[in-house]
Amino acid sequence: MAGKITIQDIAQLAGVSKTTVSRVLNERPDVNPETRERILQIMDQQGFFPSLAAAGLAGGRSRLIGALVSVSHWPLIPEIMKGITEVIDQSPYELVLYSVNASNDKKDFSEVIDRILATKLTAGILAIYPGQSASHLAELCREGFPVVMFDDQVNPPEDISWVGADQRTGAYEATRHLLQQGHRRIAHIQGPLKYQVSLDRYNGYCDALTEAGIELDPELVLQGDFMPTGGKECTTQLLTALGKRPTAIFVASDLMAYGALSTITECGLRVPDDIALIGYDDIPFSMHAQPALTTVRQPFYEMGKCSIELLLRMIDPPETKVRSWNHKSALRPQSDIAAPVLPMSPVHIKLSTNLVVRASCGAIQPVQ
Amino acid sequence: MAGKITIQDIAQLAGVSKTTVSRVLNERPDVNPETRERILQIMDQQGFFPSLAAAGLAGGRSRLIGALVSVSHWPLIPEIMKGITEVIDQSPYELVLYSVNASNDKKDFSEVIDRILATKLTAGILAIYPGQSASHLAELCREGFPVVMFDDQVNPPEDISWVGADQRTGAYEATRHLLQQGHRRIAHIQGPLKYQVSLDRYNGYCDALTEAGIELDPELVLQGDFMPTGGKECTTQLLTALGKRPTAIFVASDLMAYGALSTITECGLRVPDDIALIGYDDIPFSMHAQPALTTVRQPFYEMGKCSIELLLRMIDPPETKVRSWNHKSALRPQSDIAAPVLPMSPVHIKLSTNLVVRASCGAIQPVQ
DNA sequence: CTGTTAGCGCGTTCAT
DNA sequence: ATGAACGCGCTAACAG
Repeated sequence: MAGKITIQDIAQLAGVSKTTVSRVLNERPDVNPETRERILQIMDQQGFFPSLAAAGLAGGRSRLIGALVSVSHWPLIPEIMKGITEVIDQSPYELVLYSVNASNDKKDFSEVIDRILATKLTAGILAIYPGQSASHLAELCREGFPVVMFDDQVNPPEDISWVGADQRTGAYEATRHLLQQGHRRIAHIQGPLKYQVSLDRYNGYCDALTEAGIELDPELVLQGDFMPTGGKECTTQLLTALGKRPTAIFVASDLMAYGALSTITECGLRVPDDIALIGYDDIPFSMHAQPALTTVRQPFYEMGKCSIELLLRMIDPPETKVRSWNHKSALRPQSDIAAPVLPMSPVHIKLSTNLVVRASCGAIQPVQ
Repeated sequence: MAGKITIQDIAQLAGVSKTTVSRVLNERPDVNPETRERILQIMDQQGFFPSLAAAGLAGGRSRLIGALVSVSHWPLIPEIMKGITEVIDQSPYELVLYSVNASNDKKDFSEVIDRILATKLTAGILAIYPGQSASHLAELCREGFPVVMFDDQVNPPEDISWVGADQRTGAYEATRHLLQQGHRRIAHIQGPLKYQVSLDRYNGYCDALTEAGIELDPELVLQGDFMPTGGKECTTQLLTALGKRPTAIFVASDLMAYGALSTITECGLRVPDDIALIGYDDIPFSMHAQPALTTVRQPFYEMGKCSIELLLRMIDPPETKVRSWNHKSALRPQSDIAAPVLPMSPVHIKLSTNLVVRASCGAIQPVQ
């Protein structure tokens, strides 16, 4: 409810100097317990919160985390955000949202990144599906700026931390499931090949085929765009291929699977009876599709949580927790180019996906 | 690319004082055009951006906008955000995202609001579906703090600005459409009655019925929770009601409509042949449902855009644009309680919805 | 038109 | 264990 009380005010009410108040604010151990209590009480009795802006300025750090999201991935964002905000809520940090237009994929992202850096607003960056900008981010990373990629770029700069999901295994399991249902002609609709995930999923598909001793039929592999429209187009192509229609399709995204579903239905065919379908992502809606979509679940919520936790750890290394203040001083004393403080070597976390079997793959009778 | 250059640096390179640099930064008219050009050039040649934190601190204002979103509305958020971020991108402001757990509906929201206020981090608040916290927000508003509600609370505090959609008309049109298809027994699955939108939509439904001279059958109106599960439950109830099954259902949210759809299908009935269905919202997925869902489109993107534009205008009144700097000074000179600067009377904007006719209502043959 | 002088609210040295 | 003084990067008064 309160408005704009400052450290100063608290200091007066408590009959101490602002320095002392500042100390309890920063949880310094060297404050008289009684004084601390008194100050603490006055603080929340007055509803006092320190100004993030001023604290950041003075302390040379910031309590803001920048989250970069490209609009083209919006359908996946809610779940991710849920994980992220949950962690942020428990921390002293706030989230600044930077949205990037997918249009000029490369340029836009970098531009925003530069701006973020230059305004020195945020203490770190969480880049959600940065795509082509990965290399730009890696550079930052090398300069010691905390960055975590939410993605699956397995080959790019190894010196950047990321959290992703095990795409290849996920795709493998999906395909194998289809194989186990007796399917032999299994098509695959890929995502754009410029994304590593598309490759990974394709490889998983191949793995399963190989394992089953089935030769890859190039005609059954089409490249889509991760969007419903692409799914429709590829499916149409698949269905009109004379004579040798697939009996199952492993689609590299739920969104494309929706497109496939409608195309199949419009052609008078039925899922899963005529064609079995498995998607990828398990976005919230997929369980409500008709028929419910079997899909590979990416643990978005967990990934979000994990990535932000990692970033927070990079920014505030846990440091042995005990009497650490004495050494904390000197924040880049007078060096011109910031001395890389990078306290952790890059961390790569790959969470596992798992197959969610529903009606669209034919393994389940539409019960319940 | 650059790192941490300051106004100071620019000033030196340009051979002027920081004050002058600051002036061009703030687009003051009183700077020598040549000097301005030179400085401008040096600035972006050095990739300089002023520190938001410092600028905010010094100027007594902030370049951050707080966006409050409750997690229970995530499915609708992406579209809204798209509109919001697009506007933000074109402005000197950044977006701080505050996520609120829906659990303690009331308490959580207010808590966050207080914190936002206290940290003085943001220049204004955009509250997306604040629900029960509306009154708390109104209070802020009265104190002169810029607030805009993204919502449809028609009855609550009139002194708070909001942008919403014309729910009643939307519902009316949907119901009328069903009526025009010849349906007489039209059920309605409502949202929770604690929300104004639920009432509005219900009223629209009644309007259409009344207009058609049909008496309202209370048994055909059920209260859901806006979620798929609620849709399923209500639909089940509707279908098992002996003897007098409705031939059409107007569902107050797409999410609930998905639940209805699956329940109907599971009962061996078909949409739209046995039961016609119309949803509400037109969330991105609805066009890909099977059958494609007829629904009332809420212009989320436009509403997002509109609401943030309104907020920005409240924060920076357009002021006649010409030579306004002279008077801009004195930001609450020495008053203790901030003198309400509130430059605009509350604005209420209601955008219109529109019926998107697809397959689920039976008006269109599954062509294309 | 431009430079000079003060702070904004806080963290962080030094002292004590 | 505590206080005084200085500065973070910038804007805002005041003089020239």
